[in-house]
Amino acid sequence: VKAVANMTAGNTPTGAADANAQSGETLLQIDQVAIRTGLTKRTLRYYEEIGLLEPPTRTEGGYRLYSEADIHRVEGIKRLRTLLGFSLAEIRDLVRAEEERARVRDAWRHEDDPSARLQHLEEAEALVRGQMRLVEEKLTGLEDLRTSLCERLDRYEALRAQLRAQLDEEH
Amino acid sequence: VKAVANMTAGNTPTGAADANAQSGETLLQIDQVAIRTGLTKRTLRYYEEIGLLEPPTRTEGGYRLYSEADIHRVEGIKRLRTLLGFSLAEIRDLVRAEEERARVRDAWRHEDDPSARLQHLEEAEALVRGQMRLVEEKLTGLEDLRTSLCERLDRYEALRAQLRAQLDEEH
DNA sequence: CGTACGCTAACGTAGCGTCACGGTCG
DNA sequence: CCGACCGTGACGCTACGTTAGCGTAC
Repeated sequence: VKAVANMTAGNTPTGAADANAQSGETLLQIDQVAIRTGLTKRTLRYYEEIGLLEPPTRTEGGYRLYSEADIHRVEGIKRLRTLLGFSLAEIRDLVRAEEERARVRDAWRHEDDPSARLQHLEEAEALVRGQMRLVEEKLTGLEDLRTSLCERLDRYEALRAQLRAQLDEEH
Repeated sequence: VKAVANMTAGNTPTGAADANAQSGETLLQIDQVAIRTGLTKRTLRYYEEIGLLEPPTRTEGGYRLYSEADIHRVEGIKRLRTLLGFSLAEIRDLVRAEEERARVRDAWRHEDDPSARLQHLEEAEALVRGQMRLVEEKLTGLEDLRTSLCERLDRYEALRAQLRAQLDEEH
């Protein structure tokens, strides 16, 4: 029931290559993350199990401690699933591609090869455009659905007015 | 590979209470329906198995023959699943509720009880408004996603212009 | 008489839900 | 030391995919 702050006595996060180990960031336990993301604890563990989430830091007792970056990542995954309907395998591929791209871009940020950079940028752009297509597709479908629902509601309202008139007439 | 027309020799649909038996409607085999709806044959059979689709008419040989009404129904189910993310159990409930509502409304179309009609209409309206809420929710989520994707594309384009300037400069 | 498509039956897989049983925290 | 939370199995369920074996259409 508590937001666990880093470096408090008896609750020290463990882990060799822990980037967050000395930042003052507040780390959250799994239940809080589940509440804030709208997923279940089971789902969070499962995503970690299949390699969608990288293992978070742990307390000495073995409790998972999630950073804000971890949570942000979870939210991205949730959007891809619930809004776009991607499978977890597809999401895993997307996330890994994006990670590798970030690494490569970092490596090339120090070098100077504009033409190679350009090529890499166009790859990234193509990927984003692909996502765009999916989003637009879903959007038009949903908008169609909304207009048809609106029409139904309008018809209902007309019917209701008619029925009320009948009732007034009777009375 | 053929659209099977009704009442052609050697391919007569069978079935006792077949409403389509003497209409000139063209009936389709399962593969064509799968192509036109974007579902698989397995999925169509499965939906029938769990009671989501009422069993279509069959040929003497046992082949399924789908009417346009059947196909329309399949498309509605697909929208509910892929656009709104309903589970099949939820869709089954929705479809059955809608069917019963249609029957009751038909029965009352001949009778005259405006107040009862009004009550029924409000039930239907509440259901539609519930669907509306879900649709709006998804729509805003997708629109947010689209704008963030747009921003990324804009940044990419700016970067590209910059890189091209560098390339021109070098040359 | 082949081959392209259909049928059912049955097992496999993904994405979790749900115990069971034991450790951890305050 | 107690109750609430955490951990890892392990089995169950849904919504199909896939394969196998066999009939049907032309």
